[in-house]
Amino acid sequence: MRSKAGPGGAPTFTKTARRAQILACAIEAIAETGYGRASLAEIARRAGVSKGVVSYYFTSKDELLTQVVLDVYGRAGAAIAARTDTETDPSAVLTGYVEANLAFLDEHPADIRAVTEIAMNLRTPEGAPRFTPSGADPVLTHLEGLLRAGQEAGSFRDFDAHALAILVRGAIDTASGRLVTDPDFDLSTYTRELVALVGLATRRTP
Amino acid sequence: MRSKAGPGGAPTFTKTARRAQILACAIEAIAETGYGRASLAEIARRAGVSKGVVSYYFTSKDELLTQVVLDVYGRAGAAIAARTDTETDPSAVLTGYVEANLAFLDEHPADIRAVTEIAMNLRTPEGAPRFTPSGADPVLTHLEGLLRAGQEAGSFRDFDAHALAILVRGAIDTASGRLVTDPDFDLSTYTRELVALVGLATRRTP
Amino acid sequence: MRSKAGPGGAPTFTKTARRAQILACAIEAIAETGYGRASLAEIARRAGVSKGVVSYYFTSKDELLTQVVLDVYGRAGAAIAARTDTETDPSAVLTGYVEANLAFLDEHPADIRAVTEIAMNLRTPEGAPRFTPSGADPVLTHLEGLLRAGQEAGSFRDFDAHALAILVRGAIDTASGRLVTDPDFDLSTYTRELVALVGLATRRTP
Amino acid sequence: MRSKAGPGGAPTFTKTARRAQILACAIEAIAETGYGRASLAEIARRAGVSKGVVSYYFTSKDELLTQVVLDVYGRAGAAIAARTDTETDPSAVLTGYVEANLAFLDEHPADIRAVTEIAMNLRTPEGAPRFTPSGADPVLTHLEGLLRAGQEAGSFRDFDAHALAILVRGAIDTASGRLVTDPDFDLSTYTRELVALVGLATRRTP
DNA sequence: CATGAATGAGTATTCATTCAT
DNA sequence: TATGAATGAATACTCATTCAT
Repeated sequence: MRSKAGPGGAPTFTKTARRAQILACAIEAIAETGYGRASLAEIARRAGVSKGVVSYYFTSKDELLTQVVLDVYGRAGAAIAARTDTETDPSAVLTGYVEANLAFLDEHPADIRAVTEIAMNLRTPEGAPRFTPSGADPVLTHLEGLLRAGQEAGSFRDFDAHALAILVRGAIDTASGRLVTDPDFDLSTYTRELVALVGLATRRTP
Repeated sequence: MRSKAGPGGAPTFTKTARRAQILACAIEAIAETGYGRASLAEIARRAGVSKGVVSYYFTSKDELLTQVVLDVYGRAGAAIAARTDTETDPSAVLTGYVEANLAFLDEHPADIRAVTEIAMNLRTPEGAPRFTPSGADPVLTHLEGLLRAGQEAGSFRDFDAHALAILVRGAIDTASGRLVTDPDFDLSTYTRELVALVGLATRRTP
Repeated sequence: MRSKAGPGGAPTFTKTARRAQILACAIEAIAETGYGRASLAEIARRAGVSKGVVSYYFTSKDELLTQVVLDVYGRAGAAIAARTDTETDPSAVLTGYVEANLAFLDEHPADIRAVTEIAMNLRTPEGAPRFTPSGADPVLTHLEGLLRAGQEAGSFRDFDAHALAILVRGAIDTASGRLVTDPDFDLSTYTRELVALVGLATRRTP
Repeated sequence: MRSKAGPGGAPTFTKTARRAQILACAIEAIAETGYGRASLAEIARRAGVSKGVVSYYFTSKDELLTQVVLDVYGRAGAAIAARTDTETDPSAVLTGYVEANLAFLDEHPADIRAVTEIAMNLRTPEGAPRFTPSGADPVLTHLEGLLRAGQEAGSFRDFDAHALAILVRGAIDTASGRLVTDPDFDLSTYTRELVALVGLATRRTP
């Protein structure tokens, strides 16, 4: 018997499905009730299983929440890559990046909400934030790279890539909150304005 | 009839000072340890008083956190108004608004962090968010008003004021997180880029 | 949907036994230490379990205490019914009622004490008493019905049934307190006197 | 300075008045909100003074509640004595006793309610009840004495005086609860029935 | 694999009491 | 005398985690 270590060995289909189901319910719980109220009991209830099952598939709540973040990041990254990989022109890549990001928010608002809450609240046992949007933040670094690539290709004007990357990420991230709470928020208009603005910001002035 | 608990009647100097001290410690605790770990015990510990004192000055944790938000909003609004009230030209008002906002972030990053966390986490007993950045969000409405005023004065081009207001707010709000966690973040550069971008976004194309 | 906390679904034997055990310990604690000192910690201590167990089987202290009242009322009512259902003559029914009541007090003094304390102290969150011996008090209404039935059958004289019911209940209820605290109190003598008095009070004067 | 010992020396008029006022407010608070909610803060609030004042005039809450009981007992005893001292015939004394008791309940329901709650809840630091209606209960002993006096004078029949005293006290005490909570309760009818019953219970059968 | 009973640390809150002013 | 600020213990309740079945 090897029950001590939880689901080890090669991941079976059932195992993977259970994990995915629990991750989905955790996202739903956090998005709907907030970080503080998303207890393991609440997550288990939404999954229709007992608390023990959650503990069985994830060694701790910390690990569960970490997996939520990695899961969402992975799916978001894939969706964005699928959109930008087909483009070569720096401007088109950038437009694709913004559009793919906002489209992902539109299609997965709960995922974004959950990740945001986890990033703000999850801490190490010592109290330090586990997910810090630091200088090494891969999401930001990626966008910054796109901007620099455009500059190096001579397509973009001279601006501070780090600052503009932060600015654009902020404009993207804020949209997720709006989508959930602001009934007057129109994502297509917002996307159009942001794309236009990014165009103005990067375009070489004639 | 006197108030049941806590300091009633005319606020004395001591009373006001204690409340301010506790508010400051609550902000510090939330900014440093996150919403979930900012217990009344932690706040009291930072203030160097017993838990009872916090309960004595604030009838509940809910009230304490609400006061934190009102306090920070009040101070931020005053700082921004002091900067924008001296300007008349729409472009100058807008630039002043952005600069005053970012300056406030620079000078009070913990306040912003605390307010953001409270807004995301504080709930009514029924589970609904207490501070929702809804369509009626006064902060956003104010900025939207500045943009519309510039359009009506003929100084700004034709854009979606609601969308641009959200975009600029997002660009401002994201800076607070960066300030705390990103060592490479240079606020003056960021301010310059954001001001430039807002200029490009609102300027009538020649 | 499963219940959020505590044992849901079909009550198993273990589950029922634990609940019964905790109810018994709650009764014991209230009867011995009084309502004010009967904390969940004290009840758990007497049950030999941790505080969490009590919260696991009863969603709140309010529910636990309510169950205590319903439990005791149920058992007392059953005991009394078992004694009175075999009688048909109004006088014999009434005598049986009094005797069964006092016998229950004799056998379960702690239950009565606990119920009395809960009835006097348990309040709704708004401050109103949860168990009020109002005009609609089923215990009293039952006795009043027995008295009226005897009058309508022509066995009893003309008296105020409501007033006499209250009087007899008062005489019964006071005995429980005496049983616990008065070493000179002899229940069999008391029963004899009360039965005699009820006889005198209801008998048609010749 | 002798502030350590509270109000010592000869009781001035002011002191006596303050104590009486606080006692009255304590009674009011307990009667209206119940024992558990009658905090010193609540009592002080009703008296329009600060908590410190209550602590100044009564060394502890325990002492305050004890004084409430003694105060009410004293006033009730005086009212009953005033009524029974004018009678000499045992039957008339007994009738006067019952009537004076019920009249006091009618005129001072809050006092009775408060005393009842205190008697049930107030404990010594060791957990033992402070006011126990024991065999030596002076109130009961007094009534028992009246009954025995009637028997020794040959006016009353042969009954168990202790048991009947308990029974009558129970019938009296239950009326206070009814007065407060039962809108259908008619005290004059109840008094008539109880007096009649006591007559039947003590009368020598012809 | 799955359950759910049990634990124990942690939460906000209330309150009698003390004490400097 | 009187105030009210401060304390610290006690309360009910929540929840991540463990474990026998």
